[in-house]
Amino acid sequence: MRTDYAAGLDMKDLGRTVSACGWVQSVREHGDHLVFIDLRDATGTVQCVITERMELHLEWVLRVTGVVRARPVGTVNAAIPSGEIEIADAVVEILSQAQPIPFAISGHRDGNTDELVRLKYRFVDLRRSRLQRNLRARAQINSAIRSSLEESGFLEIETPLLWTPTPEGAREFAVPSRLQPGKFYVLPQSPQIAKQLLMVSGFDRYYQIARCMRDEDLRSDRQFEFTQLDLEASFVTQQDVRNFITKAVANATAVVTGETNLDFPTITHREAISRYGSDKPDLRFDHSIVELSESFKGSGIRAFDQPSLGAFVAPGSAQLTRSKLDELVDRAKSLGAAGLVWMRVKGQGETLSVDSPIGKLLDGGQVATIVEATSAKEGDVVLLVSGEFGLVRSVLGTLRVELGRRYLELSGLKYLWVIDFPMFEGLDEQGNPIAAHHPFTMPNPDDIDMMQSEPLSVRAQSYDLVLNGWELGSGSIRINDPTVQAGVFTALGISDEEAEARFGFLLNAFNYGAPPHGGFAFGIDRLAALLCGEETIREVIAFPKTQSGMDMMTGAPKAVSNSILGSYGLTVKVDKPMSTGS
RNA sequence: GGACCUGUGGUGCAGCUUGGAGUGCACGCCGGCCUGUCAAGCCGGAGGCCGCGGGUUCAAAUCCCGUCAGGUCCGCCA
Repeated sequence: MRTDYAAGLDMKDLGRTVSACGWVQSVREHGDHLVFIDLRDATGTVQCVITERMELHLEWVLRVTGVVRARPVGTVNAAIPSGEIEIADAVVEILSQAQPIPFAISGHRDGNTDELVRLKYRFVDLRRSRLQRNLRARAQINSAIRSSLEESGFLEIETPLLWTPTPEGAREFAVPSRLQPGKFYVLPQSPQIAKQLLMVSGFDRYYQIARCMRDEDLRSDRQFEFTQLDLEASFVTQQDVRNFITKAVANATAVVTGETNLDFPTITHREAISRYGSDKPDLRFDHSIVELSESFKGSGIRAFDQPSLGAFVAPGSAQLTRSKLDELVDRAKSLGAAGLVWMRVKGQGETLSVDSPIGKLLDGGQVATIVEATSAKEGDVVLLVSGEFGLVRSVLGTLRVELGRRYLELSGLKYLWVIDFPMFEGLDEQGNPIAAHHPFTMPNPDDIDMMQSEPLSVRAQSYDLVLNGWELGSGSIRINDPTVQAGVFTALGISDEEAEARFGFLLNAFNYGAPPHGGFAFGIDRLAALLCGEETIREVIAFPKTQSGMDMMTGAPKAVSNSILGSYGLTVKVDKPMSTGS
């Protein structure tokens, strides 16, 4: 049917009779005997010239046959690969007609349509070059990851989608059982436990590009279902695991962006919080936070004499007018800070001074201390927040990212490994520590003694991969020693009976010869979105759902008939009738 | 569960602050003209429950209340 793709035709094909198939992207009629058609297929477009006018409309599907000839001098279109040639004396076969499409998919009108309409007609939306490019890039990412891991001896193994409830962590989607009415499978939040079992089975390098499901509220970077690169290996150190992932991610990045000189620096969790106020710092810009509390102990300045005093130079200082600074103070308060002090640096050396609401309270030495510590230059605005260390860092970290993304020209890809996460991230209502990763994460051997006495100081052998301030994924070395596992469960306040009920099948497996192992999982949707320069993962997913979890194209979720419910032994009871939209 | 932004012919927008005939712009659609365009051009035309419901008013796209939908965020996402 087709001899060539549109974008593949060029001067080498002169004189050939070719057939191209695709959609009508543009019709330009110059009377009955000269009509130009831009025919679009999966690769691009080619101009076809017909000399007998016929009925043709946008998005009709055609097979066009004709002779490739060079375009007349002065009519070459340098913007497309086939722009030097055209299919002349074209014979057009109409393969399918189309109603007028609901929104423009090419030209200058492309790309601004309400997402509601785009999602309803997603099959049309996906014809747009941007989404075509994104989904092709995504496929290349998967392919690059597969070849990289297989080169290192990893084996792709599928794990069940119909899994068992593990009552902890993300809310799970339940699937009713017909053969066991009243009982449920759940869809996996991740193949975490399955892959650990595969390690016990001796498949010492496993990976899977795995679909995962979490019934939590959606965001621009979160859908119910998402795709992870899931990986686990035995007899490895965490450095080994990070090397595997680094290689796979570097490979995927190179394929999509052509970028081959990527750095994957490592920073400890403690340092990330201290310097950037975030466990997933955006390193496309510096503006790091410095700690000044030592310098102002006993200074008498109440706002500064606090457990922590953090300061950094505001990105976009030059654009921060007085009213914008006032807004920043409000923003800091809404983030939980008691207040925010700003100071604009005036002069330098001998003439150094600052313009600030608290300027009168500071002597020259104190001003110099702040300016020197933050490396502020004349005209810079230094932002300071005081209070408890954690709050100071979260407020300044948020402001740092918000200002940086708003005022700085950010470009490039900045990967970062964040290591040495704490084992626990605080205490629950009963005073038990809350696991920061999952309860199978191996503590740092140097810290195991503190498990009972000082659990919040225990570091885990876990690590996150961060790209441009987005958490791509995380991993850890797992516990394979039942004694250590028991200690962690005790610290978490999980009784033997409870552990048995939740994870019994895994703990049991560990009694039959469990190798030391560790792994990682990261979000392919997020990686693809970042590599494609997209703000949301919906732009790299063929059929995404809206924030309320609806599929605008199919109408899902929908009610099902009583006979279907009956076969599962279910009845439906709802307070609110299902929304029908408007 | 909460906060904020948005909803106007098929699409994108303006109009809303300060109520006065659905008035305008661009694109698409339909018809006509047109032999080198590529966002073709020119002429003409059709197309509207101003998301939905209620309220205020002589009068509501505009003001008020509620509601639905889309988006962004908080909570949530071991």
